[in-house]
Amino acid sequence: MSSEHPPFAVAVDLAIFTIRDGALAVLLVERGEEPFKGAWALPGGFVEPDEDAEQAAWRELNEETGVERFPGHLEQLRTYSAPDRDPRMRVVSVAHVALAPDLPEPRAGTDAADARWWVVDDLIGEDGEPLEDAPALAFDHRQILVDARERVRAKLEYTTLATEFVSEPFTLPELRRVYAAVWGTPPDLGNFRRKVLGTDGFVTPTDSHGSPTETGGRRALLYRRGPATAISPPMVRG
Amino acid sequence: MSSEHPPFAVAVDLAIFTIRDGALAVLLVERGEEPFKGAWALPGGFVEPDEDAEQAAWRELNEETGVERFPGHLEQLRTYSAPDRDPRMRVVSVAHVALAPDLPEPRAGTDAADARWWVVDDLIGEDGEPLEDAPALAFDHRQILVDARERVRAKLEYTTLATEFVSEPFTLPELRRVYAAVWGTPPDLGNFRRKVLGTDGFVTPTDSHGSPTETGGRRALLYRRGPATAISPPMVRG
DNA sequence: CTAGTTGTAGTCAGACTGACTATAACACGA
DNA sequence: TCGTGTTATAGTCAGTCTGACTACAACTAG
Repeated sequence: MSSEHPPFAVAVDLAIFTIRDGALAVLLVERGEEPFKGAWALPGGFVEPDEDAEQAAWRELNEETGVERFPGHLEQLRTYSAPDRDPRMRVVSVAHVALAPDLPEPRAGTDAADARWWVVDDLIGEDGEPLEDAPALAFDHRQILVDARERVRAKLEYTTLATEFVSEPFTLPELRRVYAAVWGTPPDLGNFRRKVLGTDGFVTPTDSHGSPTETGGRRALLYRRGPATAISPPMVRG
Repeated sequence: MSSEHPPFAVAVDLAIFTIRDGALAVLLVERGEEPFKGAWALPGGFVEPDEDAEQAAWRELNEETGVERFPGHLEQLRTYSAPDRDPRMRVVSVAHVALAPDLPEPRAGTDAADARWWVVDDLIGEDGEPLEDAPALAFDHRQILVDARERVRAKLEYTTLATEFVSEPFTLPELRRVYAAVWGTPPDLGNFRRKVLGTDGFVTPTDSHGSPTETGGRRALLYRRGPATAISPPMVRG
């Protein structure tokens, strides 16, 4: 057995989420090569000989988003390894989830024909099934996207990860809109404030207020991320 | 880039947990080959060309435990891919966690010198650091074991997974001992009953009672696993 | 200055929890 | 068979947290 190691290629795929126009959005690239040429896919690439999967993910993250240093959060999701998931050869993919505040329009990468943000709910339904009029995703990327969205939804419940979606400083209404976008329904206003402010180290107040909005109304206080990472007991989805 | 896919071997490693003598135990094998010959390691093996990682894990599970069909629960943990984790070659490992009711003493596998159950708390401390007098684990298996234990501890809080550690039918005190073993401290007796019985579908009662114990006392009612998988709100660790 | 909009503060009944106490059922030995 | 120690089961009670509200403050646009 020790001389028989079937050869694999190891890739990373990225579900990069951000909030755009009050909705959860994910970055997709249009494939410029076969297989699935012309189809939309999660950005990704192969792991190089001298790096681990996380390093490869960071590298792709900077390349695909076109930023100097990706400002958000990255974590491993799970590994997809069905023998036929890539028709060319045996590829296992270590999928990752990344979160970031509103990012610039991406540039098309080296081997991508195009790249843009998609509203997640326009791609996959509440049940995870593909939507009419939505493009079919390449490989098993629809499943990865479903799992990634569920990971983000769950983590908003019991961690302070939502603050990774907004740039500092931010207001509580902004933070609440993150929950609304990810969960599909906004948490109750008063109870949300009570929970966030009552959780030690979730946010730390500043002494200045946000800018006026188009619609008028009182200006909200600005906050920064606090040192806490867990919320207990969790904030529950409506 | 499309012609350059560095070759990898893909393996699965298994953290197989059970409860033995009131303590959380894990199955380790003594390596019969280099590297790390003579050291203890998590059981595992390479993924075959025609199977995915989960199938490989089930196959190894049956081989290593020596049972016909492994009776418990299996799930993916995460993937470990540091370039130098195996001195021979580039190997990424898709680690899995398995839970089962008390299993028989294992047999040594084909390439293992020996195999036995270890009490987890005799291998790694509460902080995850290795213990004095405990054998050093091969590869990065100490880290995998630390992560696997934390996964199991966390999942007992918000899922009904604890029932996978006992064979049906079981009593509530038996189930409570699972929590005591995994968490290190038993949940409060009355509150534990209230939570388990108050969660719809956690357990379903039978009409018979357990056998008398060595120490006497009232005989407990027997239960079976219910259809529920989640506990909400979660049961919190003391 | 007024109306509409948005942020902040507080209230209150109900659910859940942690820490208990009391009682029922059983095994064993005298 | 009668206690006695042991274990399972049932119930209590104050404190905390939650969901669903109402009231009020601060701001902008006209």
